[in-house]
Amino acid sequence: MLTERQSRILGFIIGEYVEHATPVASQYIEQNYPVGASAATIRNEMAELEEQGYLNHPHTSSGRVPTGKGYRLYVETLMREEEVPWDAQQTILHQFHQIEQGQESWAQLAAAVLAQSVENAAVVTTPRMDVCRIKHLELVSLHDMTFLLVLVLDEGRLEQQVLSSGGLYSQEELSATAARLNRRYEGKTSNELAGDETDLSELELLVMEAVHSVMRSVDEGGAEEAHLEGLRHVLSQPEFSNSEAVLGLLELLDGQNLSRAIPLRALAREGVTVIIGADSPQLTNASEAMRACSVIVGSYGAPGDASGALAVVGPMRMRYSRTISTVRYLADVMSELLSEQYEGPTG
Amino acid sequence: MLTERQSRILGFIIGEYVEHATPVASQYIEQNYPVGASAATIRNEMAELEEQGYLNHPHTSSGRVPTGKGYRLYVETLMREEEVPWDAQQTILHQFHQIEQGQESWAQLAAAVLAQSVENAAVVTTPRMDVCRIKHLELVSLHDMTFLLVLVLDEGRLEQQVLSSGGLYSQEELSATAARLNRRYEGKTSNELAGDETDLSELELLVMEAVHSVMRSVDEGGAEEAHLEGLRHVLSQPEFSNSEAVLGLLELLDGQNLSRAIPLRALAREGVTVIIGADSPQLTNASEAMRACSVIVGSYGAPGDASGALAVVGPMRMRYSRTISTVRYLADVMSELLSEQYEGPTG
DNA sequence: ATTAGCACTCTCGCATTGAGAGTGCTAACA
DNA sequence: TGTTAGCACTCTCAATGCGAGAGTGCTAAT
Repeated sequence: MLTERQSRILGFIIGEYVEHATPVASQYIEQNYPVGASAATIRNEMAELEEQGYLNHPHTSSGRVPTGKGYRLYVETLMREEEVPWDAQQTILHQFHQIEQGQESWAQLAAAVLAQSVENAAVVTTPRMDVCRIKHLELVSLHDMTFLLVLVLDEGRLEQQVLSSGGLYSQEELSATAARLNRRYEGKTSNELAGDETDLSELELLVMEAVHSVMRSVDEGGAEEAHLEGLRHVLSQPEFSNSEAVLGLLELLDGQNLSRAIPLRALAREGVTVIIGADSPQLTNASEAMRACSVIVGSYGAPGDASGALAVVGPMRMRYSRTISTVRYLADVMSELLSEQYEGPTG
Repeated sequence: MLTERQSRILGFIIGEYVEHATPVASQYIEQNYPVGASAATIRNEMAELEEQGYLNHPHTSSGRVPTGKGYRLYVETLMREEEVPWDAQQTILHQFHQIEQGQESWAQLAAAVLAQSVENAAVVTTPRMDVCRIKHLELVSLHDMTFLLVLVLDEGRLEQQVLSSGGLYSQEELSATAARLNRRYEGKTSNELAGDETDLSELELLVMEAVHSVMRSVDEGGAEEAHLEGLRHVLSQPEFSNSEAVLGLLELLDGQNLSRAIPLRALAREGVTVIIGADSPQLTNASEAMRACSVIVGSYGAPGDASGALAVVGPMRMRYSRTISTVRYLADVMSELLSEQYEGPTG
């Protein structure tokens, strides 16, 4: 266990290190923080903190640096969560209401706002139902033998697929077919579809097969889009001053790698989760460079209903207090916007 | 002007430098290329080439390095364009036919294929009409006062927008309205719409206003999406071994910056355009880091009809021959796929 | 016009050095 | 027993010097 004084010193060191990114010396703490003890005593406490694994020595004679364990303790018990400053709140709200239509870019925008606000990289996934339902489908003739299937899922998500039919169909026939299928299948989930495909014409069968496969892939999260923004903030931090580290992190860029490295849906739960460096078993797939990073994950939307995840990725040396509260705040804002724009589940 | 021998030597030097990224010495050329002259003579020729601005000296005593002017001469007159190797062609075709539905990711996929094939970064924009036409529109009720406008433009492009109505409308009313509007406006361009908005109900007016604004923004290229892939190839090149250079290039990542740095639509023309380093006036907006890069731009689709651009971004030190022919080949493949899947202009 | 030879220049890697920073330890002190 | 002053010790970092090697530029011979 740590004494009161040790905790405070640990807090000071983390605060200093987060801000200046250089190892912290005992003398510096003595002169700049109200410890009420001499440098020598602080040194002794530091040695003890190191003993217990909260601090580290880059080399024999240099200041102390927090370890993952140190940050974790800090986040869990030492730190007090600060409010998001009022003007930052206003900035966020302003940016959001700027573009509230065009939901294609919604997640992208949110990621940009978050990234800018916390000055780190941010990831936001598009909102998604646990199981999606058909809201509406439409068939649009493109060309002799091809037509477009437009599938509107609940909460306004749009999917499309080009289909090649076996025969010639006019736009009127397609519209009629779409109307028939809408009446029959509206509000159904992928599973409910499965047992109900009797009495279909060849065309209808073709369409419903495609619908089925699209919905399955959406259900499996394959259609979940994660938008990453602000990686430059992270990469310009001193811990990435050598370009190998940069390249390591850059693997996040290739879309699929992103969701593999950070299984957001798995991590997102009520409230905000903090993953510090390599200490989390969930990140075993992450790249080497990710082990020097922390991830703050939150979720928005209603649980069971449409929901998505938002996360901040930054170096371990991060302003946790500010970041966590911003993620929390933004999650609230987004949840509200989501429920304003779209009805809940049709059930 | 350059003599025959000087041209050959310049070609050899560029070939060497492109491959090994280290300054090229006279002796090395003598021993590895059939110049038919001694190292001393080659040195003299090199001095002459440097005089004329085709080569450069990192420092007094080191081999020569090509300048932008040198590369330009190489691309324009010295180089002979090589065929894309058969197996590379097969790889590309294979990857393409893998996913030919789901056109959302079409451009993304193309960018990935191109990037992988030339081992550099690649940008591909979604195909776009010079002026787009309405193919079909649909209204889907989402919630009490909100509904979704789904707009299918020619060649299967999809746009959506959430609208808030002044009153309550059932899905039946919305569908009927959509049908009416479809009959009246199908095949129209944004301009043709403008003079034809009399006799509309409040709801119809609301919808058509949104349609109009979406189409205008598509026409203006605002809706053009550029997909970037494979930046890691570029960044792992030795010219980006210091991380400042990396950060400079990374500015490309933020969506808007991409199109600002590389005005693809402006550059794309018949055939393939090569922009080398800072020598092009078109790239004046580009970041500093881009000045050390070359861009190979091609276009696909039919001119006047739907068309898009594809480009490779890499360091000046690039395998131009291979890259140019790959861009050309891929442009052909994509043009063909585009014309297979969608009818030409409805006019 | 070409080439051999050679002096010259610049880079790169390596070892050395000295200053500075910060600790760990010991001994004195409350 | 906990705290503190003092000091030796360690390690980093930047500057310096040195030698080897690479490659050129120049000159003189062919």
